[in-house]
Amino acid sequence: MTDVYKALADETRRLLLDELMQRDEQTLFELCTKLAMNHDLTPTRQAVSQHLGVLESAGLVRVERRGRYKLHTINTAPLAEIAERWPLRKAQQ
Amino acid sequence: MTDVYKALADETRRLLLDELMQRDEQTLFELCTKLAMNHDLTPTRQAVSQHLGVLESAGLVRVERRGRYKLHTINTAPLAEIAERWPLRKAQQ
DNA sequence: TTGACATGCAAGTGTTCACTTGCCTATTGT
DNA sequence: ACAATAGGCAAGTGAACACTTGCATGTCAA
Repeated sequence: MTDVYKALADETRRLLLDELMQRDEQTLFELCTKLAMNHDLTPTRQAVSQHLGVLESAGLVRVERRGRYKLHTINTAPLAEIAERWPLRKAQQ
Repeated sequence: MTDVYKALADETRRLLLDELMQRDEQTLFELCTKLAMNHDLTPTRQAVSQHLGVLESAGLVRVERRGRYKLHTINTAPLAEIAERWPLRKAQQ
């Protein structure tokens, strides 16, 4: 169980969430490709897999196995905790 | 310049933000005391000072020097970026 | 003015973390 | 069946990070 805050601490993981916002149900390989194409990042497949594991452990990504494919879907619900914990105050605007 | 996400990654820093939500313009020593009282944490003064430095660098804490006191105030505005970057989708609710 | 108080700076240490490497398992198509 | 594809496991490495220690600076009150 990773907490949401630690999951967001890494830029690569944030970019993975960005890509999943664009389209749900993407495989590990698709996400690796998009990191390279859209962000000039070329971590190994294992590194990306570990990042997705952290995101899943934090509840930010849901996984569904379909044959030999593992499809990843974003779940932004846990992020609500952040806005609720430190709400915006009018005086600061 | 620390990014907001890294600033939130540490539990002690999150608790400091919690304490600053309760009351603005607190000194380093006040915050040290509250970490001990409310959360059973006893890091050194320097450790807490460094954490406050990270929060300030991320724009989450504003500082005002008043004589020998340094008063810390929370600024939750940077957190809005998170909710905007990965908005909640109806289908997930 | 001098001692107490509030904070700052900087080097050193141990742990956490991202990443790689190497090998293994499972599924699919021909 | 078997080669190709998609993914998994686990140990090892280097860097980033939280934290401490020791000393220095600046402010205030008696």
